[in-house]
Amino acid sequence: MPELPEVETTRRGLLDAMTTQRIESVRIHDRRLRWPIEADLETQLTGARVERLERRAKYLLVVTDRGTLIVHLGMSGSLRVVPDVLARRLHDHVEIALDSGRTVRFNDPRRFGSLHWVTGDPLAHPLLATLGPEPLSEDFDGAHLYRSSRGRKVPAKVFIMNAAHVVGVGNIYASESLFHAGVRPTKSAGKLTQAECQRLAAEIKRVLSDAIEVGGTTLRDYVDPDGNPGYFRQRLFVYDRAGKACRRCHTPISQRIIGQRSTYWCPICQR
DNA sequence: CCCGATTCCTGTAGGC
DNA sequence: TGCCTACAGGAATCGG
Repeated sequence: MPELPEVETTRRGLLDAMTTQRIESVRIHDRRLRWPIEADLETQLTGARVERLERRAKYLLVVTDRGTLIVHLGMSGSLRVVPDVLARRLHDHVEIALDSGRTVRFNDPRRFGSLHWVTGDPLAHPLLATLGPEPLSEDFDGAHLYRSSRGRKVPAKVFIMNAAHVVGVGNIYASESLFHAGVRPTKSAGKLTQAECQRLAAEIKRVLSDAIEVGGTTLRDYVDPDGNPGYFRQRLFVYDRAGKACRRCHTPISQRIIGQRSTYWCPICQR
């Protein structure tokens, strides 16, 4: 499931293949995504030169000399770099042929992903305009977490997964960060102490950074642009480990649905 | 404004 | 072995 580390890994994996490349042709095989692919995407993209790749939250931004392609991988989306001649695979939605002779393919079985084309400032797009701070930036810290959570009754886990407060933290990394911070996912956000907010912000940064370093988490089908899995799964302490011994205290890991999502925690290490 | 629930979709795991 | 159901989840959107 692409969260921030997987999107960042995808961005880094595409840098060499896409930067300075001219887009020779665009083939759209299936417009059905979270939102249908806009009718003029093919026309807009063809002939554009890629200047750089950026990331905002879980959005990948392909900045060209004509405009920006905004890519969201949803939960099953991937971008792969393949030789031009390689046969198309099931759920390949878009192929972008570069003048290097290689092709970037957007594949998304569950169609929760999206593609948008914008001219001008991509951050002004409605999907990006209201996003909260980047977790790895200085704008996000314990003080921010403490301030923004005052008066909030939602569980801490739901709070840190809300992109209005901090972006990029999905279901896996939310559970992991809360474990390392020693905070119960059910604890009301408004009741987090300053010390807890400090620890939580620090652990969110550390967990996301560590995950990026090893290429993200592959649970089922996530792969980077070269087809390689991420190795953070081996470093998960609670996610997907219900009933298994806590890696720190050996107590069985608990699981419950919180905020409509499976949530994992250690009943001892997390108060 | 805040918050909980619903919705989109397909592949896979588990039960019988 | 094969069928059926439940479940997974990012985030927009809706209803209270």
